[in-house]
Formats: sequence, structure tokens, C-alpha cells
Amino acid sequence: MKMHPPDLANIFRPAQVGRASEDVALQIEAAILGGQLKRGERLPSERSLQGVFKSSRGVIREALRALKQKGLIEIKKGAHGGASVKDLELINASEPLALFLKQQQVPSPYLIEFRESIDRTITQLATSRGSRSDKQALVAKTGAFEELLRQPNPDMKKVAEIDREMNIALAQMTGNPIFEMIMRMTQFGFSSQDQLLYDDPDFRFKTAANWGETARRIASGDILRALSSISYHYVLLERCLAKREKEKTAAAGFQMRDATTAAPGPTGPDWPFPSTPPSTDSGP
Amino acid sequence: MKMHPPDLANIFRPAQVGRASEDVALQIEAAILGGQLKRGERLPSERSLQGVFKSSRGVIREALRALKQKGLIEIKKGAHGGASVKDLELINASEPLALFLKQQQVPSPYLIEFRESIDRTITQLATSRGSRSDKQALVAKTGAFEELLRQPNPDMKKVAEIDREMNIALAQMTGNPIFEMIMRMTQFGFSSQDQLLYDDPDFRFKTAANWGETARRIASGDILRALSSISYHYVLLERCLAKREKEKTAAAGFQMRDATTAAPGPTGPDWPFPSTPPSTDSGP
DNA sequence: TTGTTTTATTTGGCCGTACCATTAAGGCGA
DNA sequence: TCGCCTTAATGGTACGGCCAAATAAAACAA
Repeated sequence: MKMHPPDLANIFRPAQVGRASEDVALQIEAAILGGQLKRGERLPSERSLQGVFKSSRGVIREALRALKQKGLIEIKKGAHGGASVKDLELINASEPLALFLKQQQVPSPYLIEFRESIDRTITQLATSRGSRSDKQALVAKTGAFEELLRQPNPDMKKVAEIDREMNIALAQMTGNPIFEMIMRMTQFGFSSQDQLLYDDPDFRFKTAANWGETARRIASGDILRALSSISYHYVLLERCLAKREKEKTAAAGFQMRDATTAAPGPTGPDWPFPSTPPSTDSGP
Repeated sequence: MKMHPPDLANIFRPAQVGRASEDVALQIEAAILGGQLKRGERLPSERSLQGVFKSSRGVIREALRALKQKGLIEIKKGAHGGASVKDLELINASEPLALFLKQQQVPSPYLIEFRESIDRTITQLATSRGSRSDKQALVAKTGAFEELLRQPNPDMKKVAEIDREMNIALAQMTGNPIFEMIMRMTQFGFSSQDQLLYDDPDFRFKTAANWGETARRIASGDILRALSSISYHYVLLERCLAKREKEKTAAAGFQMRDATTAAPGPTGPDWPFPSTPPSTDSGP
């Protein structure tokens, strides 16, 4: 009994409970997650699928569009084109989350605090678990990084890339892929404001030097001092933001009071978070 | 000059560069994120929109379907139905991420380690920043929780709910909404295996008692002891999983060696993570 | 006046056909 | 053999139509 690679007629039912397109999308998604459809495998054409699902082409198209939006499939035009199962990529998976943070307008001090806490955890784990060679590689990279920034007109694109690579390398050294995931999310998800640090000549060298010091302390296994270095990175970031803010208001005139260098600590804005607000009643 | 609430004709351009439906989706998304379309506001009907965008209804439908999938709009049928801008909800935003973790088959030890590290950070912040009333409320809640678990047949659904509430309350006490977000994500995103802890009578009471102790230590401001309590929660979880694994293999026969109580620490599985593997070359 | 039922209309959901643009594969000629 | 051309497959778009649901407005009853 020969069967075409994925025996779709036996996988999918022509059903159309509720919204047909949703049903179709769910069935295909289930087939992908369930392993019946493996990565790279190609789905039949839209016109074939309308036969399988006993639905119109519009329904199929809407379902495929939803799956594409989810990042589960990719769609190519032309002969032998069509939909094929894609490896989920973190950038697709974390995009909605970044969107969420954006719409909720989370103030950056919150993001920075979160990043710092994650960085500290990662540093601890990387220091105690990272292999000797990984640590040496990181130290070497910071050296090259400092070198690069010493040049008169450093390639800022390259700078950002190396900074990103170092962060991810650090996360990888924890041995736990979740931390790498979180780190990658912070890289392209919530806008990290590290770029400002490299744009400003006053902070550029300090930041690079701090990277080097951090790497060396990690390499030497000195957790406490490594943590201290990491925290100094965020001290620099705070100062940089404060300076920037001051310059901006100075240029804009003098409507604001000197409270412009607002503490980077959280300052409770209205945050329409879907949660039950902490009740104030006390117990027994 | 009267204009209907959102003067859509002036916001959207009939354009259709590249894939028309994507273009339409991007334009609407931009309008939402840009604030031209506010929460709750209703978009025109599909039939009107095809006029605005000078496209067929299918294109409009596909665009709206994509936005719905993104969680940006909701769609109702019937007269005066149509698409309306929705508040992004965390559960929608983190669903793709959960999907990602699922497809990548991240082993649970990684997830547990991540959760523990986050819990420790949250506990520190909550202890130092949480208001007195919040702390008291948490203590009260743990009391009620222990009470509930002392009953012969506790309502496990209720148990899970309270556990979840306590975790989120703790995260809220940090004052940083990102931590609340992460906590909620872990709740319905990555399957937390805490449920096992409550299913097993041997661990049920210990876990509840540990919650109480943790809350009291947080309330008293004793960060170090609070951290110790939090870690004990994960010690319990490890023991519970080990026991469970042992029972399972015992029941299944004796194919496995005694390495069943595998260290919860990461044990590098193949992890098709889209990243450059840590290079081993060392620098100068 | 108030509450209920009926009617009308709007609107998404679905179907089917047709046509175009793109793409890859196979055939054809130099 | 190499390169061009034809051809077929396939997604992208358009238009038109019908149905079911859901709401608002109108009609009606109390």
C-alpha cells in the first residue's frame, strides 16, 4: 500500500465545525505539532486542499494566512510552490510579545531593571558553569571589541552586532537554552537602549572597558566581582540616559523642573495590566 | 468639516505594494500602534474597506484574519459588528512563545531552573519593595491555602488557582510589571509542573507549609531566609519528580538503570536552537 | 408608557469562477 | 552541452453572489 508522503486524506477530516477557516487552521496546526507533518514538508496546493477539507479556496487561504502569521509555515509562489512547514523561529515567536510590551507602553526603567536582573542571573550561572575555552573566547572578544571602539569612526553596526553576540555567548554559557532565549528576546524584542551607550563618546570606552573587566572576572571565576561589573554596566546606562535627558530638556527650554533626571527606579505609571489589583485586606 | 470618528480615508492609502493583504494589515496595524485607532474603536465593514484600500474583499479579509491572529482586533458578526481594536492580552502575546518552546521540546529541567532563578529575583524585590499590606495579604492567603489543603478532598482546581494567584501577587509586589508578565507567562505558557506537587499527598502539605514560611519571611523582610524558602520549594519539586519517575520505571519493569533520578540539572539534549554554537577557538 | 415581538438591514462567512504574475521544469534548438 | 523558450503549476487578486447571524428599528400588545 503506497501512500504519498503525508497521507493527508487520512489526517484531515473535511469537517467544518464553527468557523471553517479556524477549524482548518487548527487541524493543520495540530498535524504539525503532532509530528504528522515534519519540518520542511510541503503541503498540497490550495486547490487540492479545498478538496481535502471540502471548503472553498478562500477558507483554505485564510487558514494558511493565519498559520503563516503564526510562523508555522512559509508560502512560496509559482510552480511547486505552496506552503511548507517551517521551523519556528524565536524572532517570530517573540514578536507578539514585543508588540504587547509596546502597546502597554512599559516604561523603559522597568525593562532596564528586568534586563539587569536577568544579566545578573546569567552571569552567575555562566561564571560557575561556562567552560574554560568559552570564557577565554569571551575575553578575547571583549579585547577585539575595545580595539574596535578605539578607532576614530567605529562601525556602529558592527559594534551593536558584537555587543549582541557577547550577550548571547554569555547566555549560552549558562548551559540553559531558556536564558539564551530570553536574551535573544531582549535583543530584538524590547528595545534595549544599549545603543545609546555606544553612541556617546563619553560612555563608549567605559562600557567597552567594563565588558572586558566583566569577562575577565567571569573567566577567573570571581562571581561577586563579576556581578559588580555587570551592575556597573547599568550604572553607566543610567548615567547616560540621565545626561541625554538633561541635554534634551536644556535644548527644549526650561519648562521642566530639575526632576528630569528621574530616578530610573519604577515610578508607578498607569499600567492597564489584566490582573486583579493587589487587595489591601489583611487576613485573620 | 465633519469627519467620522476615525477619518479612515485620510489614514489609509489605497496602496498595494507587494502582497496587498500584507500591506493592508501593516497599514491597519500601524494605525493601531500609532494611536490613530484607539482601543474599542470599530473599523468599517469589509465591504467599506475594499473601497478605502481599493482592493478585493478577499484581501481585506485575509488582512483582518492576520490581525485577529495577532490579537490586535476582534471580529463580530451581524449588524454593527465588524472588526474592533482590542487590548492586547498577555495570553495571546505569549502563546506563540509557548508554541515555540513546545516545538523545540525544551526539557523540563531547563524550565524549572529558569523558574527558580526568576522566583529568587522576584522574592528579593518583593521582600524589599512590597508594601506592608501586600505582605500581610500574602501571609493570610498562604494560611487559607494550608487550611484548604488540610481538607480530606481538596478542590484541586481551587488549589491550582490559589497557587497561581500567590505567585502573581508576589510578582506584583516587585512593582515591576515585567516580572508579573514573566510570571503569568510561566503560568500558562511553559507547563509548570507544580501541579504534581499538590497531587502527591506526601508533598502537598510540605509545599503548602513552605509557602507559608516563605510568606512570613518575606513579610519580616528577611531576604536571605526568604530565598532559602523559595529554593526549598524547588528541592521539593525535584524530589517529587524523582519519586514519580522512580515509580513509573518500577511499574514499567526494570529496563532503566538507577540513573532515573537524573540530576535536574541540564543534561545537554540536542537543541536545534537557531544560534551560532559556542565556538571553541580561544583568543590571544 | 412600557415591554415584547416582528421585521428590516447590516455584516461577516462561505462559495465559485475567472484572470494574472510568478516560478520551476521540461523541451527545443543552436 | 548550453542557453532560450514554452508550458504547466500555483499563489495572488478580483467580482459576484448567497446564507446565517446579530443588531436596530418598527410594530404591536399590555
